[in-house]
Amino acid sequence: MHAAPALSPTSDAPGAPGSSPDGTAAGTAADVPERGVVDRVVSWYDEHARDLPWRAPDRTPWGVLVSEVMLQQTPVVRVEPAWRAWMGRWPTPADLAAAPTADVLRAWDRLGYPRRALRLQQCAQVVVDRHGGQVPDDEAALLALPGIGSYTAAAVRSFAFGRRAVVLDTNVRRVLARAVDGHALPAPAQTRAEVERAAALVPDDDASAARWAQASMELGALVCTARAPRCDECPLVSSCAWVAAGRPADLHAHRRRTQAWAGTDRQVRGRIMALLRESPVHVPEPVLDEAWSATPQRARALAGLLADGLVVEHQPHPDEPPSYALPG
DNA sequence: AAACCGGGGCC
DNA sequence: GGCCCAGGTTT
Repeated sequence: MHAAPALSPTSDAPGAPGSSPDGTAAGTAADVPERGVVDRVVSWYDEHARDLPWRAPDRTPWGVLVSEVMLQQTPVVRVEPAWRAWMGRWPTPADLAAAPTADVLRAWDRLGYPRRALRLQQCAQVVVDRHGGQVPDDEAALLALPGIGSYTAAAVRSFAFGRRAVVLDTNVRRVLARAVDGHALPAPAQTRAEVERAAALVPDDDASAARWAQASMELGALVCTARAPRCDECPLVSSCAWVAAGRPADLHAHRRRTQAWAGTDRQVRGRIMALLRESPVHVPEPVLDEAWSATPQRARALAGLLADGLVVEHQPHPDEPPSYALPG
């Protein structure tokens, strides 16, 4: 079908694992094809890593976990100030676990997908109750936490504990799709084969694996971007299969469908949540009705929020309309 | 496998 | 106005 990929895991002979950090820091060109993909990307990262607070030396595993949950579908630029405020207010799992849920949802503000905030607090409670207040470092225990899936579990293991993990997010998927497969973008759904291919590229030792995880994600975020990749700044350009093929268009373009937004239940939920976040007191139903004019959709959205535990209902008197508020 | 779940910024 | 963003959970 296709020619041998320009890059392959076997071209990445780990060489001397503990060799890099001392001497020459890749003086000029990071793009030396003779070096493995991993080495080139890690060297690039050493010079171009962003200075993000959840990467600071004084970071905690809990801080890393909080950042990863916030970063699920929310861009870094919007997460950074929210993370600083959040960690200043609730530095430990015990702090968050003890907070009123309404405060947590207000602090989440407009990061989106507020169920994440709810699950993050539940996660804090589980960490306190079942792990002595310490974030666990093994895969199964992390995956068992609310709101933590395969990506976030791997990211926490790698970024917080420096352990080997297959960290495969949208950035890494795109980097590998281009550099190895020669595709403009990865397939819409992650496949098992894709995970195994990514796993084969991860260095064997913990420290190198953790650096590769950080570096490959950063390359995807800063250089190998979805929209306008900066191939002239890429340490892999000389061996990139996608560049070699002339940067062909996306194979799956016809299958991608962007989520509708205007007029959806999600927009109505967002308006209701915004209204309740801003109200210090319970909101009577007639006031809540201002969030959306179409009654059936408004009712459906509210029912969903109640079912999710993001909103609670109060009805002091049976002959009066109920009122609504954030929980706790 | 597909649907559902926010919100903002950039092209 | 379309597209993208350090995904997870549910059906």
